[in-house]
Amino acid sequence: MNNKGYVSPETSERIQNIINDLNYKPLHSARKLATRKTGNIGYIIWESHFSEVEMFYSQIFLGMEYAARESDYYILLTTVKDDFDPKTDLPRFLKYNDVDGVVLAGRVPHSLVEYLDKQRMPFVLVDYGIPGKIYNSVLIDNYNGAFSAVESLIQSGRKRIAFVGGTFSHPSIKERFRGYKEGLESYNLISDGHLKKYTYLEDAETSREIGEKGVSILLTEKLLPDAIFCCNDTTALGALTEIQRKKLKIPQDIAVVGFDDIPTAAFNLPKLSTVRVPKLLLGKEAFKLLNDVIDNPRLPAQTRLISTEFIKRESS
Amino acid sequence: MNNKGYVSPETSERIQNIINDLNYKPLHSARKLATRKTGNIGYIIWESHFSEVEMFYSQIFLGMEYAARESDYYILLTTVKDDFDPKTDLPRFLKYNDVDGVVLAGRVPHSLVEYLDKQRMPFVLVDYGIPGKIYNSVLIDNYNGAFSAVESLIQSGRKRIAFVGGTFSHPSIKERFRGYKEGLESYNLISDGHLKKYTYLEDAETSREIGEKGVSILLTEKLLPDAIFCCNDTTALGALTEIQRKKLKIPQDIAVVGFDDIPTAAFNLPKLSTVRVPKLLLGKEAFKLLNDVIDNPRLPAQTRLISTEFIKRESS
DNA sequence: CTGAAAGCGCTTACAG
DNA sequence: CTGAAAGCGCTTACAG
Repeated sequence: MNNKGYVSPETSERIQNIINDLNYKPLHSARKLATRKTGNIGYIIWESHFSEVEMFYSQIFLGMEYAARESDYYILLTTVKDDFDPKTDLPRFLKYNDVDGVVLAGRVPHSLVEYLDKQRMPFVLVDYGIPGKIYNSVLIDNYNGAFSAVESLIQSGRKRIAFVGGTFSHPSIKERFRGYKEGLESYNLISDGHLKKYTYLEDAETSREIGEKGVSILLTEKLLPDAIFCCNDTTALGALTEIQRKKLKIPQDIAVVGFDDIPTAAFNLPKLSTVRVPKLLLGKEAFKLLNDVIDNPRLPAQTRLISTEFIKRESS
Repeated sequence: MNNKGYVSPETSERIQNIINDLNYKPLHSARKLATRKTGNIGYIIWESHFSEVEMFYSQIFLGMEYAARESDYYILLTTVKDDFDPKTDLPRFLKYNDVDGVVLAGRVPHSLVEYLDKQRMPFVLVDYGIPGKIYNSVLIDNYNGAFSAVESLIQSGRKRIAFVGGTFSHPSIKERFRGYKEGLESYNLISDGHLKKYTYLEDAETSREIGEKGVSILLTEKLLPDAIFCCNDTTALGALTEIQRKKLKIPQDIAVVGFDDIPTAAFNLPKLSTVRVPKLLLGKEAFKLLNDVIDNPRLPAQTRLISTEFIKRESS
């Protein structure tokens, strides 16, 4: 049954028939007890992320779940509090050793990551990294995504492209900013003081509010920006709202581009141009990488980069 | 350790100390093998529901997960295809008997429910029911929620209150419609032909599009409605968009009220008045009811009704 | 109240 | 290649 050892074809077939006739299913708990494996994988996200408007992290989960259907793993999804403390807030499946490995998606407490590392629990980070540390991770190609978004704006004639963003300490956001900046540079569209005038950065969690606030500040410039590249769709949606409130036309007066391609992007009025992040694929790759790590724990840490696609809609 | 049988206080304390000293954690797979329980609960939703813009069903999941933390259950989340067939598409945890019970949220394939019933697998339905069948379920008090929403509109002076809705075959939507209708009746605001003129019903899955379409049809009436009660927030957001597109003022010309209180409702422009459904509580109650059923499988099927709260915002 | 035996249903050496 | 034994770490009667 487990395709191990030497069995003659005849015996194999005989047994398979009996299995089918009896509709026999091995009992997982017995198998797990014998193999000392749990057959589970943990999926941990920050509580605020799961309660968010967007389905970003749920989609990553779904990608993992799809991949897990082919192997024999179950995914245990749990959230972790903002003020996580490994001493008291450890997810149950970690406390009771009920998982063979863990996927952490998005911003997660560093103390958790360190705990897993110390326990030698196999894990992979998705869409997050910790500065100065190299862990197994699946990342979005934020730099090229941002670069291509800015490039599209430039090619449609925009000259003064602004940037609005939150959680600037998040590595993904930093990379998007870098793509934005180098995109402008490579087209010589970044004069002295450009970044000072046309950039609104905050370190608070990204939100519509940040988009609204960012735009309202950018619109106090004498020379208004003619395009705004936002660090993600949520922020971009806030930006759109504020631009509309100020009676400016989108995209004629100001174009807006987001990042992520959350479902709302396509339903909004106007429809939001954005950089699509393949969320299901992120989940699938995370699952595959984690499996590789579980099978071979001494593998050196690796990073897999998932590329993005620019989606042009009404807002640009 | 399991608080069973007779143990002298001295022995109990001695053992507890040893447990603490050794940081002993029972191995779940061994326990499960011995007790013949899986320690897992399945959570099944329709694939389209999970990919939706709204977090409705994810929040119900989260409520269950919170409740599960106190007992020793893990929740296994999976989706089921639109054209589900029990012969080929059974979720793995059902196929391999890896759950002690199942929660099904929202609209689910009837063939799945029948399968579970036949297998005598304990299950509870959340926010769904099958006409003519009585199953264990946790339902939203849709009738009173709708009634109170309509009542609030009437009290703010609205006379011609319309209804826009999709998935009319869904029992929850039917109940919301009934609350709407009887609300109007009890204030004598429902003349002959009112429902014919001011009602737009479709049986397609609820969506922004249905809201937009419904409004565009309602606005062809000679006497425009002065309020629209939508079957849920998603539909209401579409309605808002279409009203704005027609250059009518919200709420001055037309008030709009939704149902559910999805996160977007509070962020939209204008902010959407709605009937709040306590999603976490739904999940928690579903978990509790399922536990009762697992402990006592011969319990007659029961329905637990969760009440709602009207939230007045800018759109009414 | 306490302690030891049997059994849950698998997998993994091991003897043949 | 095949078959039987031992063991995974619990729980549940059962003897005392």
